[in-house]
Amino acid sequence: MSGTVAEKGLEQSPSAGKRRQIRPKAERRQQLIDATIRCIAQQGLSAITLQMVTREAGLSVGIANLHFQSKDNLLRETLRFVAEEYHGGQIRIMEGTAIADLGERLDALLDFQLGRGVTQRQKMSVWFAYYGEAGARPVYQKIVSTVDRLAAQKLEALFASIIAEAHYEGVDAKELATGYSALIDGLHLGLLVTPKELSKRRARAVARDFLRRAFPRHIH
Amino acid sequence: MSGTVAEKGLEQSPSAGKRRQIRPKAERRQQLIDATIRCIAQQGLSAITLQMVTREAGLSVGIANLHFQSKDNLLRETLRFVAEEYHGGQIRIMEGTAIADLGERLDALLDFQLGRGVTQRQKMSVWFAYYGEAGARPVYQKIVSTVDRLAAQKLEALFASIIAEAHYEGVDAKELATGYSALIDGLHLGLLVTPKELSKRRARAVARDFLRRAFPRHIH
DNA sequence: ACTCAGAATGAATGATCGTTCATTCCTGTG
DNA sequence: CACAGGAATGAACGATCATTCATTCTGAGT
Repeated sequence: MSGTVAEKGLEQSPSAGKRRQIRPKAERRQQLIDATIRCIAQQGLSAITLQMVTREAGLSVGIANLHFQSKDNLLRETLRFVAEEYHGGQIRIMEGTAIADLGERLDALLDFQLGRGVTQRQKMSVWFAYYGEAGARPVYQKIVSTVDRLAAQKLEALFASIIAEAHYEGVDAKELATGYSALIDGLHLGLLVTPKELSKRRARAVARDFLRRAFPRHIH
Repeated sequence: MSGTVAEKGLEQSPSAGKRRQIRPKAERRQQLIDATIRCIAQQGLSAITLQMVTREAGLSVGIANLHFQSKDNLLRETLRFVAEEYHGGQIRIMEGTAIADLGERLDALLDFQLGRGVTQRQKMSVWFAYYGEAGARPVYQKIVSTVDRLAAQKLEALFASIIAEAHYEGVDAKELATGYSALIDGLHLGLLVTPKELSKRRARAVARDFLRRAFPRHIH
């Protein structure tokens, strides 16, 4: 629900805390997923080990297999969590009625996609770590494309509404949505791989320009 | 020079070929790099093994360390090769004088970036496999950003020429170049992860639309 | 206060990996 | 033809990993 993922405050009291604690299954699962995310960002998906993850979570090695059956499954569930966090956030903005004005809603979407929450190195590292393996692991493709498809549909619908509202001509909602999604992905990649060349500020300006060229009467 | 990478024809005669052959160092290195690319595409960067790579190359295990000192170094050199193949191809088109008309040169660039050579699953898998690890491995970042910077400059210069030629107004070459590069990267990602949702044909159309909106008098 | 289901632990296991190096085998040179 | 330099091999080694499971410990229910 909250979705901060990073630090839950006191994962374990700093020094001592040797005492064994029993907690509900769901909480332990989330604890392990959060630790996995941090480890992937710091060490990479190819270097990750269960010893690493469980130590990061302040738990013993065996617990990973207890709650996730296997390392593979832990990685799958972690991807599922990250994918739903990102795409869920987008969808909530797009289908929410909190923001009536369509131009403002578009702005809110852009702010989310290139805002502080998403563009953390930690999050982007995880995201692309899985993309990198997607070519060799159909399971990852499936997990991502499931949520991805829904977000793409919502975006296309939003664009279609905007086009209808202002009678834009010569623009196709579907094609534009594909382009915008690809642009955002590419900007994330740039922020991750060449942060010196591409600042977050400029990434936002670039995305904004794309939208302005498409919808000049909505984005100023 | 040629750059097909995939199959060098007879890596080894199909069945037999037990006979030991001595070949120049440079040839063996390339043979191992090619095998590495194929293995990454098929199994992923996190699952790659020296035993896998050397078997794929039809050689013995020890040879990898003989020519590359370590597995890590082999992976680094492979990334360097792939990066220079891709970015080198772009740069050759952009700074070549073979195509005088700037609009046609832009078309040639797009054809290269989304054409058969680059959008093979094999190539894109390798590309994003390394991107995925870039967050955790500064070495990869450095290798990519070195060649990437040069390509970005050439693209910006090409855009600037086009803008000057046709007196486009209200467009910034640098910002546009950043956007176009990100768009291409994002389209590659889409082709890799959700090939069912995004065909190569449509990817080309989307990229073409971007350029047309920016340079309507050059792209038809 | 007592009990016990089951959550949590971590030493042990077997498999696999990267790396080494003594040995074998080409091939160009004299 | 004989030889030497060095390219290529692959068995062996030590390190590390995922997974198992006998054991310990916790805390809610009575």
